This record gives sequence, C-alpha cells and structure tokens, in this order.
Amino acid sequence: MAKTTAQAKAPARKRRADAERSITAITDAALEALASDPDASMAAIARRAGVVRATIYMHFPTRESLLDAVMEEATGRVAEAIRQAEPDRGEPREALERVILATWRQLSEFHNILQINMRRLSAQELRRRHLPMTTQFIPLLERGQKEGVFRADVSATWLIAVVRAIVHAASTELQVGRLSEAEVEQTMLTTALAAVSPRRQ
Amino acid sequence: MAKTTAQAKAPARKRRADAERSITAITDAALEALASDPDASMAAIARRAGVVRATIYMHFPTRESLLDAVMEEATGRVAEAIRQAEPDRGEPREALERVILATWRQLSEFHNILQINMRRLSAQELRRRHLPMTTQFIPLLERGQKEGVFRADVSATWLIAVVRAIVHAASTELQVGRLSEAEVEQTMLTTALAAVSPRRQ
DNA sequence: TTGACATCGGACAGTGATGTCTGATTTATT
DNA sequence: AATAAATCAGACATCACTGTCCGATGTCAA
Repeated sequence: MAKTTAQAKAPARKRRADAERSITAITDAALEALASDPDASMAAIARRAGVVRATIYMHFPTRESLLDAVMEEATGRVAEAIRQAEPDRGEPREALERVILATWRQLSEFHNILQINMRRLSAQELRRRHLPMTTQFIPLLERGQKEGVFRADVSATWLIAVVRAIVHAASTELQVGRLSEAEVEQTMLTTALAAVSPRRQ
Repeated sequence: MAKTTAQAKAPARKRRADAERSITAITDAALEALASDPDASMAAIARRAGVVRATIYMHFPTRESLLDAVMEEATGRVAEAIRQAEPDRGEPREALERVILATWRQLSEFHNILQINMRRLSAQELRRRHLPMTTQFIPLLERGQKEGVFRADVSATWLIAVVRAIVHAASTELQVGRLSEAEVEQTMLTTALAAVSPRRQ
C-alpha cells in the first residue's frame, strides 16, 4: 500500500509490452536463481533473465523490492496449486493427501525462498504474507478436527507446520538419496497422516 | 585427516596457554554469532570473542576452516547431550522422549548452523559429519521397531528425519509466536511420538 | 512515421568483506 | 631474565556486490 513497486496491480500508466515481458522474465529468473542459491546476485538474475542488470533497476528500485515480488509470486503459485487440489472437497484425510501431493514439489522447490524471507522479514510480517497459503489449509484441518479424523488436542496451525516440515524432510531425504523416487510420496503421505491423526486413547 | 587446522586433536607442537584460550573464545563466539546470523562476518566474530580479526587467522587460515571447527563443536555438543540422555536405556518411547527433550533446545539453537552447512557442504559430506548424532538414534529407533512400538513399514533413518523435522518445526513455531513456551515441549513430543507410532491396522 | 518508452553496454562510486602483512607490544614458558 | 610465542593495531590489496548514470540503439503504440 505504501510503496509503488513494479508489481503493483494498478500501474500509474500502462506499461509497454516489452516492459511487461521483461518484468515477468526477471521475476521468473529471480525465482529460479534464488531457489537454487539464496544469495544469487542481481547480476546472476539478470543473466538468467537474458537482460542487462540495469534493466532490473528499471522495474525494481532495489534488491529488497525484487525479493518482495519474488515472494508474492511464490506464495501465489503455491496458493493456486492448493486451490486446484480442492481442499474443501470430500473426506478430510483424502483431501489432505490430495493437497499435499499437489503442492509438495513446489513447497520443496521454494524451500530456499522461505529461508530468505525468514531472515529478512519479521515473524509477523512473514506470517502475514503466508496467509494466502495457510488460510486454505486451516478450514481443511479444522474440518478434520471436528469430524474426529485429525487430532484436536493441538492447534490447526501446528498441524500445518508439521505437515510442511514432513514434506520438507521428504524433499531433503530424496535429495540426499536416503529415499527413492518410488517410495518418497507414499512414505511422506503415510507419515503426515499419522502425525495428524488422533491419539489412541 | 588431510588438513592440519587448529582444532586438530594432536597439534604439531604444544600451543601456549593464551593461544588455547583464544581458540576456544573464537570458537564459542563464532558458534553464538553464526547461530543468530548465518552470515556473521569475521570482524563480528572477532569483536564478540574480544580479539582482533587477525588473531582468528592465526588459528584458522580461512573462513571455511572456522566454519568446519564450529560445525564439529556443534555436532559434538549435541552428540554429548544425546549420550547423556541414555538412548539405549528403558522403554523405547520413553527413551525417545528423553532424547528429544534433552537435545531439542540445542538442536533449535543450532538451526542456523545446520542451514549454513546445508549450503556449503554436499549432501554426502553433511551426512558424514552428522554421523556422531545420527548413529546414536538408529539403535533406539530400530529397537523400538523390533518391539513393535515404532512403525516398521518405513526406515529408521526416515523416522530420524521426521523427528528432527518436527523438532525444528517446533523451534520455528516458537520463534514466530504460534506456540508458547508452555505448550511447545508437550506438543512437540506428542506429535513426534504419533509420527513414529505403528499404523492402526 | 514519429515520438515516447525501454533496453543495451559500459562506466562509476561506494560499501563491506576476506585474507595478508608489518612492526610494536604483551604474555607464557623455561 | 631471556627467549619464543602470541596478540595488537592498523594498513593494504583484492574482490564482489549494489545502485546510479550515461549516450546510443532498438522497439512499441498511436
């Protein structure tokens, strides 16, 4: 609301077509570059975007503002993937499996992006910007809690954190070779479900 | 074995007492500084250690070598904490609770150290250097699997990864304020146990 | 076609970091 | 007390990065 950066939805004047192209090229390149190296330089991002470094500064006055745009893009993509998995449809456990499967690759791809933002943003700010994702999970978790298929002795937000942690762990173990492509999804799902299931009395 | 760095157990010649003091001061300061800021500079570490920057280079020829020493120190501390929790004594679930509780504060304190090393080391190298910690968990997990109190349809190493992920998640949620000091340990423990428990048939 | 917009290519200053070096001074060891 | 070791204080070269600026060239839109 305060700043008027390039990714603002309502630009003061309409941008030219090539400017639009540059902006998306830069955003995409930044997303890729930062996902593989959280300290990727502006030069590296520009190179990847097929653009000269100064061009980035045409649209993003500072590195910070580019990181903001990247974060918005990343959370937007994940949020969209969640949406398409229809978290509010059907039996909660099945819905959760669906949502996890649909998003787990992106979540692991954006692992580094999360790290970046955990460093540069305050806890509240991070929380606020994650709302597009978390708000979609909460109804599902709470629904499952009410129906008694998810444990209700801990908060829904904690269950979200646990699921996310397990997904990240699966991603890491796959990378390190301790889990195979063949078994990783099944292992991840069954563990996540176990973690959110009610305690045996 | 290859390099002869300051933290080598058998120095070529005996160091003077003040040199020993400097080395531990530097290592400790680096541990603290890097735990709170993964990009802490040599200057910041020196300042914290009450030492001039050049003194660090007396004992650690390069930043990398200091990071190596810090990592060894961190894994050593955690390994020692695990050892003192006696993972091989008593009922597996109780032993696991004991071990998690005894180490979780350190694990969360060293969260950033882990991040640093995940970036600078290869997956294999990281795995190798974590052995002092992981090897202590494996017998406990496998014992529990044999006794039927831990799930056996996934590997013990995966269970370790899950427990670690949950501990880290708890640390993060505490930092972000979504879990209180009062509830975090209980929540973490009950979730970890649920994740490693056998499936209901 | 024309004028405004956008990019290019490169140069520039400023900053902060790593690693090296030196000479003076303090400290431990024998 | 003498000697060797270690630290200090500060300077130095080097590097990589950020952000700014410029003139020249290319490209869109009316």
